[in-house]
Amino acid sequence: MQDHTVHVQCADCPIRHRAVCARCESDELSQLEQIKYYRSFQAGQTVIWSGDRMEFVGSVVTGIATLTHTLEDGRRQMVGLLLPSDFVGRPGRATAAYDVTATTDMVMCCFRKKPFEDLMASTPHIAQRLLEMTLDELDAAREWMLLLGRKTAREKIASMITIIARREASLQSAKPKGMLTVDLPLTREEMADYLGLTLETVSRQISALKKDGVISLEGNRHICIPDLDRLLEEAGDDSDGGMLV
Amino acid sequence: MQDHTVHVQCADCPIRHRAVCARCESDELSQLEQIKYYRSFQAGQTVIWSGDRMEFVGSVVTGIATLTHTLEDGRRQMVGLLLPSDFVGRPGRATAAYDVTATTDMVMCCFRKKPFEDLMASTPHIAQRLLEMTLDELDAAREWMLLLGRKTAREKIASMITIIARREASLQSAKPKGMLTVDLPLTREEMADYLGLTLETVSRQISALKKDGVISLEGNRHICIPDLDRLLEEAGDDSDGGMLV
DNA sequence: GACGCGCTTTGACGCAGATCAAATGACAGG
DNA sequence: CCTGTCATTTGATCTGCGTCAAAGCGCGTC
Repeated sequence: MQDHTVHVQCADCPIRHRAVCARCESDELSQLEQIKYYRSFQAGQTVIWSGDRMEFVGSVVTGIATLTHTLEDGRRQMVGLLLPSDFVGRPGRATAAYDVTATTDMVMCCFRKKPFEDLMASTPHIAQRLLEMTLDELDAAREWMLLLGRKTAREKIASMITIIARREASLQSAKPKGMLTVDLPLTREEMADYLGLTLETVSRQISALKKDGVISLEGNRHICIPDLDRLLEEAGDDSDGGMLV
Repeated sequence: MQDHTVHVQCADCPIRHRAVCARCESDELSQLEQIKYYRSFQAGQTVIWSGDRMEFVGSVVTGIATLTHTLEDGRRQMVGLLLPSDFVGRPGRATAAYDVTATTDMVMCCFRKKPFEDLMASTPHIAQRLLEMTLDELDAAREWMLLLGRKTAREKIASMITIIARREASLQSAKPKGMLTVDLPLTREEMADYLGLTLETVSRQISALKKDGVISLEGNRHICIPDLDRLLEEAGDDSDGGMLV
């Protein structure tokens, strides 16, 4: 399979995003154009509840959404963080398997499911592109399993910061000037649900990393990284530095 | 996309398995036949080390294999359990991302990667079938994230038993007669790596479930389940009973 | 400026599960 | 039958993180 991970300007989407219609000069794109539409969500709004009928698939254009599992007794685990260009929904499944929630104001580019599936059946590139994206997500999920199962609270925090930094960087075409900074798009509680911790532990570990000079804070959500290698060390990953998404 | 999850007799593979060549009457199959070959592994043997070049993709025919991440300091997390019919490898990637190890004697049905990728590029059904299988794996990985992040040791053990029971059941065409039994194909240490626990905790929780009458043991590896609902309750899942793989 | 509200930090304490250590079984080989 | 090896169980103790509780802080509204 060829690499279609090119960032394309998908018609009038406000930003460049890695869309399912990567072969933008081909016929598929015009067909996708015909069945697509946009939806906006406010911060905190639920896009779909687990178990609901899924009438569409789509991708995030701007803003951030999360996928979460919730147990009856209220324990929550975030199982996915959707940044711009990420795909939502599953062709071939009728109902949603997780809650999807906008954590910031968000715009999605949607396709009604049935026509999308029809189009997918007739145009090979779309399935191939989706396969590629799904395999990336699977890798990310497996890396996250290592974090959840084996890392300490401090390592979890450090890992989260590097992963979000990497993903934010990959969305920006321009190289950042000056010190590396990261915007955490999540509350402490959401980070806790992401990392399998409590919000108190998240807060304590962030404070500890700050005290030890690994990071510094500007306000509550903005993090500065004076020494990336130091942070990577704290994350406890093995050598590669994490080439995965 | 149509559902190709039919179990097919893939040529001379010794068992029925859900293969990439689900449309067995079509032309693809004969092409797949031409590039396929078999490999056998002994229990404990490593199939691929993380970072190695991947020369093939394939699927498990008999036996069981595991995918694991290992940190420098020796902490290990299993990120996948491969039962017969499960696919191994990633089209479009040169090197393995995890260690793949046979935990029992195992036979794999392999395809050299390059010809497989070529075939995939020219025959849409294969990519569509792989997409379906990958989405199932992604769902399973996300369910596992909930387990790793939020479940107690006892719930983890109960969940593991139900998940392995379900997967073993799906491989058998015949309905089991009499009491539900499960073969655990893993040592206590492997279970611990799967569940993000230590082997001592695994042993203690299995003993506790036995003492409480939730399960009973025949030898070390064989588990009897007198009351499946009771076990499901202990697993702490929400209602659905887990339709996912 | 005072108030309320949501988010975050910090402190004190308890416990689930990790760690360290030893005993028990299950087998295969001599 | 003895012995070494490896998997498993069980016990004793320690500790990282969860739990409960109380401030602190930013921010919009009255």
